[in-house]
Amino acid sequence: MSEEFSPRAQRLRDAGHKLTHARLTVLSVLEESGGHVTSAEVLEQVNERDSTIGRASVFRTLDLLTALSIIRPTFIHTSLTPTYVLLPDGHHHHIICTNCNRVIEFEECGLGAMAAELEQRLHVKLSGHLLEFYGLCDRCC
Amino acid sequence: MSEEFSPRAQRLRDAGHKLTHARLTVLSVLEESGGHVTSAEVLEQVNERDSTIGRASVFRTLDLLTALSIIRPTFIHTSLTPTYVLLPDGHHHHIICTNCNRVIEFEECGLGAMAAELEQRLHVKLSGHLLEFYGLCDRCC
DNA sequence: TTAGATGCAAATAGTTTGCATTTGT
DNA sequence: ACAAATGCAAACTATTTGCATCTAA
Repeated sequence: MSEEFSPRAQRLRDAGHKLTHARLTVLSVLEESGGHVTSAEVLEQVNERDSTIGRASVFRTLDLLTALSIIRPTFIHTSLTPTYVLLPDGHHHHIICTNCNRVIEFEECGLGAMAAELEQRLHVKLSGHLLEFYGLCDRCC
Repeated sequence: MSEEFSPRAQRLRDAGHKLTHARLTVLSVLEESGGHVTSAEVLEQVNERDSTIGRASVFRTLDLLTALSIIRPTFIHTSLTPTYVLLPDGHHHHIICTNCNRVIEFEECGLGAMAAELEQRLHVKLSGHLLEFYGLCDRCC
């Protein structure tokens, strides 16, 4: 019988990768994190759930998920480490406060039409996007 | 008499920072690079122009320019290093080919209206944005 | 069964720091 | 004049790699 796997896990398998314990653990950490996580945070959470999972596998999984466009590394303010965001439907949008670094998520971006226009005009095939606005949040205005 | 400095250099000074040789060199490398450069590329170019400028100053300048929103670290495929883009008019848009990593720039994004709507609805004050599309370029389709 | 994935530890980047010295204003 | 910024080199931290072993399909 087919087991219960998250849709993202299915995508992993559909792409021809094995659903290993290490990968499923990293994925569930990301899914339960609800937002922007650094590799250090992922490492810590993974280690908390199963300390036998090695660092290298976590990084390999992050790279794999990135290659499959399941997550996307993003830079928020500090250098040295990207934060990873899940790309729920192949896209992601947020506002980053340039003063306090708070991240404000928002829904719909109306970029579908723009994507369609670009695909036609530039002969490309788009599969996802990231939209970041920078400015001051309500608390910092 | 006031010397000739680029508008971005002015912004640096206006923010209370000294216009040192190291900073001006990094800035002009970025301005002449016309796009996405990694720290390694900046280091190399800077070293080519003046090998007495130290690595540390280059990194310190990249951090400073980022803090002032003059450049923005962005992620293009590889881990370990962000690429820096100038934020010409407070915004930047491009398409990144997920296969060959080519970067395709495009103009107008029609986000002005969206920004206005978000400002009103979320009580924020936006000053810039970054829009990245991911997909296959014409050569890789 | 077996290609693919893993964990480990060592190697490799990439970036930052401390401090004496120099420089922009 | 003097706070701010620099260059150097050493210290750090984050990520990657090689390889023998293990495991999902």
